[in-house]
Amino acid sequence: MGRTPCCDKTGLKKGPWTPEEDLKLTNYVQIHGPGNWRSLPKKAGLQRCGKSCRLRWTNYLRPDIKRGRFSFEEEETIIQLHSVLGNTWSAIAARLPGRTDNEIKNYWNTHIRKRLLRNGIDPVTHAPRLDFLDLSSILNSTVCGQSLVNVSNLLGAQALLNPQLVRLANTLLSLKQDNPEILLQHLQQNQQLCDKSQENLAPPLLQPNQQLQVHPSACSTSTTVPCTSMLSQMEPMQTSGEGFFSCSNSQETFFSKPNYIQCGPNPTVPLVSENTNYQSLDSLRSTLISSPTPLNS
DNA sequence: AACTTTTACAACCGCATCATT
DNA sequence: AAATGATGCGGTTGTAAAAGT
Repeated sequence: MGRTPCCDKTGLKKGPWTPEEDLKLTNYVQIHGPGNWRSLPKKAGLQRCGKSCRLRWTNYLRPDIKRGRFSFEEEETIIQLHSVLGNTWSAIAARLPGRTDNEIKNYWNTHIRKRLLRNGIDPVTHAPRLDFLDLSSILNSTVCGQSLVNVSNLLGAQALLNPQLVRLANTLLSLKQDNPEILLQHLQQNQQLCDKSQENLAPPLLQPNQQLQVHPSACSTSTTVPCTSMLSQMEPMQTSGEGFFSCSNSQETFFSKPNYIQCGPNPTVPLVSENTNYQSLDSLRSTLISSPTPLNS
């Protein structure tokens, strides 16, 4: 049987739109509205596929489109929404007024994705990459086999939960590459941090896909954000407001995700409780998808 | 200045889903 | 219920501009 093509492509123009074509499309849509894209090109006097017209209108010509660079807040929002919604760009775009799914998708692929990878974050899972954190062999070889610190402890389970340790790991990696002597000094200085982390040892690591439950009362003075948000602060850019997944004192549902980091007064102690109500990630995801209310409305 | 490589983004393509007949 | 058409979505490609050599 097969589907009929969306339009007869013979004689139709492809490629970049000219200002004249934009004008024709804009004029037509402003007068008649954007309905029936298949018949629109003929009526508007365009040698284009209806699909191409729709895309041009929704991604470029629509009057409510915000142009220009993404703000830091928008970028953080995209990262946080992506950690929940994945590559559902339209759902993400629905929460960023003036931005299109195509624009967000492009920005993700060209900017955000690369930045996350640079910071050792897997852009798909939003979790720290194991190859980034497993620096044990690298560092041990760098300090000529000396066992100044137990690097395995430093980069083990706590590293996933302790922002200080992740930051330290990042610094050490840079020093290892640029100045091994200072690295040695740095390792000695941070011995205390490693020891302290041992004392504040976190509960057993969450297994992949395991639910993490966050106690509301514990959130009164802190914020739960994806680790990607925290890591992005390593970049020489200004940080801004609180994360999207802020906790509050109310009895709202709370949720988190494996490998998320607790940023609070005592970041080495995760806020995990066993008897708290929580919302599964899937449930949250479906809620977000079904209610496209802009975040900043 | 010329050439090559990288980056950014607009546009295209095929598939999925929804609506209509 | 099935067939067909219209639209939406995400992945991918093409290409102009910028950066590097």
